[in-house]
Amino acid sequence: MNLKQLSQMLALSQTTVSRALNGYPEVNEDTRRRVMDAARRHGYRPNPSARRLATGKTGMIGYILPTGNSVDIDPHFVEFLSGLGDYARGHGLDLVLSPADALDEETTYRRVVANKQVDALYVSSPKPADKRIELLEQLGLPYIVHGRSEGLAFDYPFTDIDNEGAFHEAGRLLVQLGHGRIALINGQSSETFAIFRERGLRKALSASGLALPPHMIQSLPMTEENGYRAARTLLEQTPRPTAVLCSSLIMALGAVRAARDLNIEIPAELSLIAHDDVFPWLKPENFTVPLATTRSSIRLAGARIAERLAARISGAEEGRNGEVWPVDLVIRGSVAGAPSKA
Amino acid sequence: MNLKQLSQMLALSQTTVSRALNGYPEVNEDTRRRVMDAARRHGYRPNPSARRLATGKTGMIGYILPTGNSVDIDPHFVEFLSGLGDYARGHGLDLVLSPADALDEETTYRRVVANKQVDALYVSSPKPADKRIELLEQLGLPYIVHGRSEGLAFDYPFTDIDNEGAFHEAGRLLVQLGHGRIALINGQSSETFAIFRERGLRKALSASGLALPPHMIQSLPMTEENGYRAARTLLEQTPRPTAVLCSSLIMALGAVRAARDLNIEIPAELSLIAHDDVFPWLKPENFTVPLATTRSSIRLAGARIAERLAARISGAEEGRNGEVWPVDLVIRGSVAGAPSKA
DNA sequence: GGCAATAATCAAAGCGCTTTGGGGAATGAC
DNA sequence: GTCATTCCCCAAAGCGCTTTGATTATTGCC
Repeated sequence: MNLKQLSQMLALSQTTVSRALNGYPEVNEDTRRRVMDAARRHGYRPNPSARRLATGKTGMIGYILPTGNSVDIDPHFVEFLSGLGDYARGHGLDLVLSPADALDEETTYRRVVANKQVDALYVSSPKPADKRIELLEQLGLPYIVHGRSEGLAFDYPFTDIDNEGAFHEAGRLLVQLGHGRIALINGQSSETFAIFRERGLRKALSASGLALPPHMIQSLPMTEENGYRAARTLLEQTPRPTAVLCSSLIMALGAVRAARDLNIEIPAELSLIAHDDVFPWLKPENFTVPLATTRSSIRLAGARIAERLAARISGAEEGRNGEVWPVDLVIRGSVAGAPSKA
Repeated sequence: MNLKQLSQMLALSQTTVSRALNGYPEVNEDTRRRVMDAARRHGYRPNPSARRLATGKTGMIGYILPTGNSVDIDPHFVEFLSGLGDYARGHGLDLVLSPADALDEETTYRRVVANKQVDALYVSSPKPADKRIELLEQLGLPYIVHGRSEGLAFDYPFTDIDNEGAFHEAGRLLVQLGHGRIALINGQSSETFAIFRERGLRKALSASGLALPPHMIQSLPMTEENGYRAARTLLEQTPRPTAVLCSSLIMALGAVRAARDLNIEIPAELSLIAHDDVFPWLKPENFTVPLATTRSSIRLAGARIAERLAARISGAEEGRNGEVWPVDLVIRGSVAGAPSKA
């Protein structure tokens, strides 16, 4: 059943039927009802490919997925997707993932935009002066950045969490508890979120006259194994840190394992706070020693970004406004006062 | 630059240009070269929306994503996606995720097919007599199932791993090592893979006259917390199991934690084998006691399924053939002989 | 009653491609 | 020299929608 058939059936022109269904004002309300009714009864659904060709609108939001043999998709992505998908479902949007060569995402961005394959895109894991944002700005497609970039000469729309504030708070707490040597197990320093977290911690420390020297920082891809390695590297120093901030729960798993291997007790000899993106399958309260965290649901962020994308598509949102969400600091058993200098 | 402009520029008809670019035989080779050349020079790219309307082909493969407030996307999905995306990229395919109400996926399946939104779909986490497979079969869209269903009255194309064989092997090993009480921490029993694993273990045990009674089985969603709970439930029995098979690495994290809480030593008092889907961010060899596993890369499965979908779209693959991949049994420090009856 | 404004409808022209059904020129067969 | 092929190429008809530009009734106003 297509528009032509439906309009013939109603003895109306395609124009009128189309307008009736799409809520245009220049159609009689009686007629509209009649049309809507017939459409429902015959299960008419406008062909999206045709509509797409005619309007250029796709009803899809896009994400450029970096791939490659040695490229790993962040497990956070799944949680983000849960939120995004949940919102998208309620608003008739689909999500298209366009795989790109991780070493040349630009080509894919250009293709997706040139082909009008989506109505809007979102960008994740932004780097400083992120080229993708520049590109999208120039190409003029609606987009939202999940996270922030730095060093761009223009503003851009983003939703981010207060990474700096989170680690500032966490660091300040540790300082207050008397910790003097606080280390950081961070994600890769090419990621803006990692830069912000380091900055937050550094500020908290310097506010009390403490430093965050390079040998107190480890920046690595966020795997359990790297968490372990980083923790060993940090904890095998003399004197070793008495507290560690960790950028992910998965790395924290490794850090805890390292502490155990080195017979360092948490929290008596080492305080540990990690950032928690809130996974359903791994919860900080269930660590052997319940893990204190800076917490922010990445799922909610996904839903929010879907919402903003939808708003931009419909024209309800414009401009280059960023929003920064506060992060909860959740104290649990893994933090304690600094050990006395035995 | 569209087809019309390009053909005018070449003083050829749209027909000929279109055919030249799409490799049809009824065009002079000289002409074809001339066309291809001009197309490249002017960066001509056929508009996919138009092509789609004309041909019905979308260049996309689809996945119906169950969503909902309390629905969690499996973290395995990300790894699967890595493989799928990597293949898809190389073959000009995009992936569209259509979010569906987890309680009514059928509507979304029907919509996606009726609207011809994708050229093929894949189905994951099949349940026994899975309705989705029936539906796709009836709707006639190319598809591949990742995993298997049981109790359908017809054959269907799938790619699965030998879950039964894997847990059969693992179980047999434990029996050979003298274990008499072997327990199972499984995924939800509504999932076919969980049924197959249980079956494999059961067969291995009954081959030696051993049983797998209900109180030796826990079937839960695969989270760390559930792994912990399941292990506690199992290990607090008297007499308790001397070996546990576990359906996921994430659950195994919880199982190890439970054993530690209960002061049960691995492998001296408890042998543990888990299934490993091969995550980059959590490796069994890095467990405090290196974890023996049944191993199969879910990423490779993703790539394979993309390959089969592409083959079905192009017509290179037909029929209802399933394929079952063998699973590696990797022995590590978490298994040992059964403890002597002290 | 005449004229302009308003409401409701329609025919037709896109959107940019693929594909059908020919058709003219060159080639080969007899 | 004629007829059937083969080779290339073209005009035009879709695909199924939206949107432009008119066109016909209807209403309001003086």
